[in-house]
Amino acid sequence: MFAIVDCNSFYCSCERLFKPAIWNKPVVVLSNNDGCIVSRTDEAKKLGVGMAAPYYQNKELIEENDVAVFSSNYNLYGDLSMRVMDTLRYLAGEENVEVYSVDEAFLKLEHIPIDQLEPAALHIKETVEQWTGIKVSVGVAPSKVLSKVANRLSKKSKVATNCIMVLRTEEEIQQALFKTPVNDIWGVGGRYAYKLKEQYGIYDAWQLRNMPVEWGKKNLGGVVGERLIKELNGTPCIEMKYPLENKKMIATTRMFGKPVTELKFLKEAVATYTSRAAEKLRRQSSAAKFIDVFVVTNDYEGKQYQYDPQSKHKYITLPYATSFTNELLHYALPLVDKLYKPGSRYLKAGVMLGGIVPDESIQGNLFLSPAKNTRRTLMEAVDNINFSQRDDVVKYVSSGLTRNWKMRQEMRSGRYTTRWEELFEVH
DNA sequence: TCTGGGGTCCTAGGACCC
DNA sequence: TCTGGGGTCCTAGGACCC
Repeated sequence: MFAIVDCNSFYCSCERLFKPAIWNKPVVVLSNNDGCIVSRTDEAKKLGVGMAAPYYQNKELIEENDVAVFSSNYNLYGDLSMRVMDTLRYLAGEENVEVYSVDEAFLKLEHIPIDQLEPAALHIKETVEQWTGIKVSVGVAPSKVLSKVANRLSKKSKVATNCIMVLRTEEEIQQALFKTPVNDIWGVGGRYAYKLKEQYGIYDAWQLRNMPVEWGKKNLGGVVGERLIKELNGTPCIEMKYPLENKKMIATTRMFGKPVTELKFLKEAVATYTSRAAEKLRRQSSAAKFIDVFVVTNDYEGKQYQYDPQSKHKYITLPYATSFTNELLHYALPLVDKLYKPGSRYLKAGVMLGGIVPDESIQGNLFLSPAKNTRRTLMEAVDNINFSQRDDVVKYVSSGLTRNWKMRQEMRSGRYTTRWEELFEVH
């Protein structure tokens, strides 16, 4: 059996943890650059605040109803996420936990007798809540897709279910699938949902479950559709994934606080993102052979203002894989010159690293030049300093010093658990 | 008159997730 | 004036090899 443990309104719950004044008030958390609403409490949902809705479109509703608003505070969320995951690993055993996202984990519950699943789920839920202060929902079923179905339904009626749902019998599964529209199935996005309804008249998970596997293979993206239908039938096809694998692509991209028009600032931003991506690369002991730099513009010369972003990419394949920031910058920055057009308004830029391989220069190495060995030590020192400060206090000058293109974060709360000077105080 | 088959590697693009 | 960021997996098709 699989369980999915999912934190309720995770970012909002993190904010509430340190602020009793908003325990019973609606709360929302915004995406980077204060653009969209990415987390809402039940009270905020009830008011009609949509998921991923632009903030400025909901501002009135939010102000009228005294909703607490926060910019995202990844230092805080990341740290609390680690505490939740550590608790789950303690409870289920490290080898039975797959961290699926910042606020979700799959658990493999093999050793637990069927009639003990419910108490086990309750124990997990109560322990996490007691140890971390974060509320969670638990869905348990014979496959990952079905556990997601159970989890979603448990959240829909929190009082009746106590945020726990276990699907064991055929009847329980059937009832749950009846109540699940296709667009709420894990693995069915907007495109497939539209296709299922319009083209095939399939509206709920029960109908989809009863389609032949071959049909799924033909119409829902090959083996992806095949697996989906099998999973809905209770045959697990999506196995647990363990975090040994390295990332195959590393990206750092950001919107600007306000549109950028000067080449100098565009380059600063790309240098900053390259440094950040290089840091992620080194953290998994990899090197990259491929750099893709892209920019997003919103130009409307002569026309009326229109939100119509256009993206342009330039990429380069390096002569050899590297994880040194200065080498990556050396190849990345000229791409900005190629992309830049005077007069354009740049909204966003990004850097993607690909062709990722294990980093062979990681050990001091007799066959590397002395300069390279020194640089390795330098990178390590920089990474250590920046990590200990949870900020890039040591950086390349090409990243800029003032950085007035940086994203907006006007309503960020304190980094209570990761910064000494922002430690939460009780008076 | 007749012109193979099997394989790898790479990239672009489409779909999805939170 | 204002709409996030960071990923994954899969397929098709082209280049190239013997």
